[in-house]
Amino acid sequence: MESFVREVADAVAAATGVDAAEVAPLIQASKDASRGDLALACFKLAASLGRGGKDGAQAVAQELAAALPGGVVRAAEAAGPYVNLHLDPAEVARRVLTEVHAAPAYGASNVGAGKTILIDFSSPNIAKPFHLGHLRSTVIGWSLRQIHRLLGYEVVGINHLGDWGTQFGLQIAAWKRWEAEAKQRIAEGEREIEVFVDLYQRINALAAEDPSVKDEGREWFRKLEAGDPEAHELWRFFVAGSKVEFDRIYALLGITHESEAGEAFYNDKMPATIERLQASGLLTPGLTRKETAEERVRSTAARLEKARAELAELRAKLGDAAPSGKQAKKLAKLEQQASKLEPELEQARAQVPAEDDGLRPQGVDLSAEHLGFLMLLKGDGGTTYTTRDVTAAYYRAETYHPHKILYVVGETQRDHFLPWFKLIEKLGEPWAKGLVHVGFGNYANMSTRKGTAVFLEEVLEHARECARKAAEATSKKIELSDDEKEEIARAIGISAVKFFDLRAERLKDIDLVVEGPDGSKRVDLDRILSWREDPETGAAGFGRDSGPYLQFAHARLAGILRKAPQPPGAEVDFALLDNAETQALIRHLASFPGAVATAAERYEPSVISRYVLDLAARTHSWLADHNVLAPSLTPEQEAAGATPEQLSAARLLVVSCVKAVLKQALHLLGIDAREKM
RNA sequence: GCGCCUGUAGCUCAAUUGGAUAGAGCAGCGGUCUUCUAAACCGCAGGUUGGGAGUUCGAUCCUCCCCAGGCGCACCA
Repeated sequence: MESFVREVADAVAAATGVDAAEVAPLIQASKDASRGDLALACFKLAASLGRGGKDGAQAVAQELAAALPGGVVRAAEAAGPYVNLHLDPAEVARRVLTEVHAAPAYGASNVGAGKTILIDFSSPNIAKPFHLGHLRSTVIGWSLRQIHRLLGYEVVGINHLGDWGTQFGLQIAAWKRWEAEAKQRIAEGEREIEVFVDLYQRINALAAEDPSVKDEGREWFRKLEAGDPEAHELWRFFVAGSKVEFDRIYALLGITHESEAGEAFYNDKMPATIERLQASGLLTPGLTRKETAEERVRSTAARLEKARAELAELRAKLGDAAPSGKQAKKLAKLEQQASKLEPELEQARAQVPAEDDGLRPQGVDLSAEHLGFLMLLKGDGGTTYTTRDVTAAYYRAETYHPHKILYVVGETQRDHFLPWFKLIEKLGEPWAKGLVHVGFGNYANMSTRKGTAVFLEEVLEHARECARKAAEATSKKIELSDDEKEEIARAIGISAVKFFDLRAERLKDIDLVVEGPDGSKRVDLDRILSWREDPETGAAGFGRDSGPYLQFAHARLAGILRKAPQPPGAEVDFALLDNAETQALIRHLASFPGAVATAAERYEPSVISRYVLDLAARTHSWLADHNVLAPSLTPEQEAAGATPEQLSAARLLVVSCVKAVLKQALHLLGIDAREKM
């Protein structure tokens, strides 16, 4: 639509003298077809002309309605302070379809030419299972990668693997402790990562009871950092075993990274960061361990005190009277708060060390910015993961000179990123403004301990199973071999899972845990798939709001193109495409580049999700009453001397263009469009 | 206590970041396969946009105060 908007903006500029660039944002696609194709709101325009108020706007609208027709604008009418513009359908069809048909990659632009964008995404932890939270980062990050590539950016996807840290000390200790058993399990064919995770969970349980186990872990990590050969070899073993697992998953999902520089990659680059920080003069000493623990006791006590005081006040106010519904709720809440804080306070007290070791961490005081104290060096001089992220950022800035660095990490980490972004700014680095935390909502109520965590494998298997069922439940008119069916079930299942993660705005939390009638809780995997199944009738299928729905639209169009007597051509009679539904479909194609640009601006793949859902819905609807290969002419078309062959050729071009855009949009979401299903 | 995120139909989400009458899907009810894939289409019903004030021609969107849910708050990453 942009070229039409530009054309209208130029016409308005010519008529009023206001700059076209100022006019363009005031023009928008009409929500309702009865109000034309484009609408121009005249409030701001009138204000720019010194004719403020509603009256001025209405007058300007009147004048423009008279002045604008011409070119692609067939008619214009004033509707209060708006001007509604009707475009010439044949001309719209000609321009849009010709452009889509000719474009090697529709929606592409050169806004990113010469700019590099780094996207830190997926980034799972070594020796930990790949769960749904990692999938979100993976899928969102990948989509952002695809979107920016289309816009001409050089994109470097980085897998910032969690392959370093004190937890590896414990991991090694666990391995040493149960080495014989672990080796045997692996020899018997159990996946290495499963053994790692099991050992890690076991040693953590042990450490909770026996503090000396933690010391054992610390000692191993110290050795690892010191370059001890045995520790190093075991670490490499864990990393390699985990990578095998991750690579398998990435292959399944069709995802790759340009760089796999994990945390360990920055080990030898840390001293330079420390030097830089110390030279900056920003570092100040923080609280000792003892002071910190005492501070926590104080604040917990204060919170408890406050809850109790409120409780007492409310009770006194009530006296013997029964509380109202609202008051009862408040009472319950306060009681719950107090009962939660009591053990917290006790725990906090128990953790205050007897003696003050006097060791003070170093960090940057950002309390003026409401960002607290940003610790960069521990009391013992060790580094924190913030120091590591800062180091990585410097390395990336110096290596790639990026326009931006996107961190696709859960929203819960916001309080980690913002402070150190601020630090980079305070260090005077010009690239600080290119640091962006692309957060996303949590999978709520999921925990490994409670048994409600979900691993990717289960989800994908369930998705494939549903895809098989759905295929059986339909009346197929297409012949598929068993191999094809199996391969399609796998692909459709994956597309369903990916699309679920991209469908809603990033920041929304996802809660898959549902409560049964008996109060028990379980994870509802069907929610991910928009899957519904009627136990009585046996009817089953994916919802209209799902990956398979999109795939099906594409497959239907592919089927028509396969059966067409000849490939679609660009030379057709565009006047035959003037009915309202076809025009709406074509205009939707025209809005694709705008959707891509918005998605990039907002780092929001869901903009594309919504676009493609809308396109698929229009496609299915259009196919229901627009026969492509054997169409019937309207009386008007017949009277104008058109032939069914001409109409078929014109519609075939529509089919071809819609299919191309569907495919492109799905590609941006990391979904591979199928030709058959 | 401090900071951040979220709140729109019974449920899951939109609303072109301040524009006209707030739209979809699911669930519910009723229709449509002798024509290109029915994993589809068409229709009906469903709303005090959490509450209140403010800013202005106009607020789901911006500001302030409440309410509810979630997350974080010092040497784990």
